[in-house]
Amino acid sequence: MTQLTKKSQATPVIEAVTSADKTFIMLRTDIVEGRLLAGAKLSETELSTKYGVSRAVIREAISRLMACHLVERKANVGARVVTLSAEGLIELYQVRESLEGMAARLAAQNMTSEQITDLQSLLDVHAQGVKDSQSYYQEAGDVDFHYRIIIGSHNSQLITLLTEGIYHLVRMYRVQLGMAGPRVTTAFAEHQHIAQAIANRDAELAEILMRRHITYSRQNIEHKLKT
Amino acid sequence: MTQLTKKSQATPVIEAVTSADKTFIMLRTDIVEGRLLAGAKLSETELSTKYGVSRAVIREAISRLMACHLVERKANVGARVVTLSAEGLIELYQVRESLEGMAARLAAQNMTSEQITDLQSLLDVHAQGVKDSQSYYQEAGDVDFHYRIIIGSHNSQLITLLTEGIYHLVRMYRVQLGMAGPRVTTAFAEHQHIAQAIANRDAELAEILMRRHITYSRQNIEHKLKT
DNA sequence: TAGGTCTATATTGTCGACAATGAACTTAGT
DNA sequence: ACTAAGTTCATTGTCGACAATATAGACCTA
Repeated sequence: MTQLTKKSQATPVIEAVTSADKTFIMLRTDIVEGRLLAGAKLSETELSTKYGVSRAVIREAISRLMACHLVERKANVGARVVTLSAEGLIELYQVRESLEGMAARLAAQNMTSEQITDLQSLLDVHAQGVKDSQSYYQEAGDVDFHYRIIIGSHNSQLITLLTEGIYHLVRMYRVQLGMAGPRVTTAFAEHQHIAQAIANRDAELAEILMRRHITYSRQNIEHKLKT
Repeated sequence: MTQLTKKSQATPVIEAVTSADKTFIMLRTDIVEGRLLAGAKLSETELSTKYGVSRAVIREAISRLMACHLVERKANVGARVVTLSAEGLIELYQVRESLEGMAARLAAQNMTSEQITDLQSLLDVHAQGVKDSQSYYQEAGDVDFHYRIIIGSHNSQLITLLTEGIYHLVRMYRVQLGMAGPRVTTAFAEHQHIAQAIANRDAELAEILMRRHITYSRQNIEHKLKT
């Protein structure tokens, strides 16, 4: 399978062997995509009948959702989908700016030439999507682009932190606060500039451009939240 | 209770209401302080007899340890204390540099004058400890200093990420790889400079100094690892 | 003897039941 | 009528038992 034909993959496939794995992924998807709204109660008995598994499995899944900071639990009271706030989203984007800026810098240093080629061909595909104004694909493509740079950092601590912690939170916030994906028109051009900096192995520029890219997204969100 | 008499507190006190809470904290302490070494198997049945609780409680505790990235679990195989590598520690310090640099910058912007006063009086106490060369206190003091700046950032996402994720990992790495606390002689002076920058509300300088401070620590560790 | 298969055993994953805690409702008193 | 204490009920926390899986060893074969 050549790299060029490899399917674009925003969320990495993690094999779910146990039923707790499957339940966790189902619940996470429901939360991230907005079928379970902010503050929604996660009743263990209710979920156990809904998914046809025991409460132990549900508790296991909820534990992992807490690890991703997607739900919060109070002792002897229960678990609820984490409650959003405009403030929290801003704070999250501040953290993203720092971490993904670092990821871009490391990616410029550590990505293999193969990974860089892949990244550029991914952008070629996205160019089509932008032209046809397929906004959903643009959304997925945005996640995918950032995901590849994170992986390209080759820093496993950073990769873990972002892919299984922060990214699901960002997606949930975006859906729940009604952000319709990234700024469609300008974001793609910014992606291209970042990719170019990485291809040139210009670590400093890659970091600056990535930070700016995320700052723009944050400002866009702040603007929308005011209205 | 005045701020000046408030006890220096490196690890925040979290009330443990359930036995899973208590077991989690005990296990975490055992791991962080090196009583459970890297790669050690966490047998559920064994731990349940040792702590006198059911396996469900142990599993709950292990789940939370996984959330802190202190243990890893393979399905149908079991949980082990996370295995260290020099590489992993370097990567962790890279992430720290980015996040704590950000924390210092935000702290310079957002700390209350009361918090700043506290920080400075904390350093006064540490000055005594350094003079008496109480290296253990220096170790705890280092953690405490960084902890206060993290809290001072007033960014809850960042606070959560660092205090209940990365910091326990850092402490575990330090103990297991035989790092005897931070560089005792120079680290204290660096703390003072950072605190001064924060007191001056000089965000940019605070970030630079903090990043440099952590870089020094990392280089010190790299040096020790070579020998 | 090396390699592979099969079985035995120990460990984890899952389940249903019971105990303990928190929240809502009822009731008594002023 | 409003407050406060007591009671009831639903939900979570904990437990021991059973099912499913992986590892280790014995056994067989070439």
